[in-house]
Amino acid sequence: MRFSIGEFSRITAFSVKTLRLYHEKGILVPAHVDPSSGYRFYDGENYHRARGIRTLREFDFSIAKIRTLFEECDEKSSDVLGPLEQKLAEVEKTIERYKGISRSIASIIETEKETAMDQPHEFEIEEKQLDTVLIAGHRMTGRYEEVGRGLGLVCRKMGRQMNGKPMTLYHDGEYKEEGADFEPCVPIRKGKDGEGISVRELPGGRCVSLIHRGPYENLHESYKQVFGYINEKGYTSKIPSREVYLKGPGMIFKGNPNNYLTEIQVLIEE
Amino acid sequence: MRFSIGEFSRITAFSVKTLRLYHEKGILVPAHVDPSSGYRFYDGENYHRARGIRTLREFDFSIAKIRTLFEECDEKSSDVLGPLEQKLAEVEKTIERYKGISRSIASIIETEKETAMDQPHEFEIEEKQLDTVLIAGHRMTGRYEEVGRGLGLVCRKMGRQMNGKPMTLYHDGEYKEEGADFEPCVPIRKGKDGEGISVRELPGGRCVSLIHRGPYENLHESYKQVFGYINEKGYTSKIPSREVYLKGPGMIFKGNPNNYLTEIQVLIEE
DNA sequence: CCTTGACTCTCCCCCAGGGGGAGACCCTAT
DNA sequence: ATAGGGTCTCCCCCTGGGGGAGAGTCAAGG
Repeated sequence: MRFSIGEFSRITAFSVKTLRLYHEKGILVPAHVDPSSGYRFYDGENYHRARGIRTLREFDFSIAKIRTLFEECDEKSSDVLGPLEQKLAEVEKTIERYKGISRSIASIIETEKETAMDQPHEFEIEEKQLDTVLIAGHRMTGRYEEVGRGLGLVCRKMGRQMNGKPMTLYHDGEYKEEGADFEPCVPIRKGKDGEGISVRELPGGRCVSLIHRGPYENLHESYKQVFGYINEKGYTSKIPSREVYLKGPGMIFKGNPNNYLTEIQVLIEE
Repeated sequence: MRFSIGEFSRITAFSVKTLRLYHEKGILVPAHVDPSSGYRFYDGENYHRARGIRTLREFDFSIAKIRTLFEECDEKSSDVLGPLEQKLAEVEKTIERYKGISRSIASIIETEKETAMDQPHEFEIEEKQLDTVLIAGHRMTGRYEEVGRGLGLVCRKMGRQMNGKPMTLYHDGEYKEEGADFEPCVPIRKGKDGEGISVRELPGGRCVSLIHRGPYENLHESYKQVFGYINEKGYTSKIPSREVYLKGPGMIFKGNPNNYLTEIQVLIEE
């Protein structure tokens, strides 16, 4: 019943480094230390202590906590239940935290996959019918670069009520460097006005649509195509026009702007 | 759109220390660093990056991983799904691990509570009827100190089949320093022989019982009382006698030996 | 113009829970 | 006596920051 540190390491499955650390920290003191050589020697009692420490470490107790636990326990009547119950509560909280993380990651993966699915390489102008949808919007005046901020605002406010891709309504009939009148918004299941958010039904109708691939700076090229088509067909466009962000910078990563997908929708008189 | 590090800290809820660390690690490089003063200045793009980093940190991504993620993502077509799915799997594994820990702690608390419940301060000799129980035992010959080891062996082998307090059967009719014949065992629900373990029914019957409080070295005092009582009553004792460990050193902590509770049971002829 | 107070800079040390390795002893077998 | 394996202490490294010292910077007020 007298083991060198190497043997004891094989017995307990603690590394020699770890055993020395535990000695230094005072939670696993060798039964005997040779005064001249400094060699550590462990005995059966050390073995039991080591098993206890392994269990407690698996329970995520810190070394310091383990020491106080053993100190309390060696001396007076042991109240080991208290710390154990406390640790149990901690562990439950940790589980809940990780469950939340799991849900968040899963939802991001899901939305990310959705956008990654349908990516044809060529897009053409098409006419289609849009349904009326309930939206929450935040109307603002300024420069187009502000769109992202407004969109973030709306999305954060609506949270899990979101029910479709975010988009922007452009209430101007023209392009404006500054003082543009636009409205970042998002389809929702339900919601209320408040804090700059307007909730209402956005009427549908017949529209001309074109999906634009690439950075937002080049959107005007696609707009040109859309309005060219409308004029050619003799249609009359309605205001507001819409940009639907099928695939944009995403929540975490900017992604490659060349892969951004934005659908331009312009409703026409019927 | 130009923030000093203090302002940016308030905006992003990262400490100044953390922001400097993220700069050094290359995951959040200020838009501008004054060359003469070394002051850091952040812009709107930095803000979005910071939000992404916060999300990823909440997902438990390491800083190094975050950097590679952003690097991959800034350059080529982003494969952010892969790492996210991998992280999701990690998180699920972590949840399972913590659930296991939770179960272990809960079971320890439960058994610990059971033993802590019924602790009268005075114990007296009593006669009672023992039922026949199925046990798994490991018969061995040697010194009494070996009991603990044998008990550990049996308990580990039977695991969740255990169905009562561990005990030892003493097959000798006398006290022996060495070469004692005893059998650490534990009641079980079911099980099979093997690896030195013998599974069988332990017959019950009328017995004389006394609960001993204190360290095992003093057990002989209680034995004296039990056999004195048996002789006084004119009973005839049967072999093996039993020691049931109601409260012993426990799985993790030794506890206070003065609180150990051991029930001595000696069956008598009827 | 100077001072003052608030900011910010770099640099160093600290934590947990070890890992890796250098250089020096120690122990036993041949 | 020597070789090889074990062991010792001491120091630096990792992650994700926190705390603080000492020096430099900035803007506002007197």
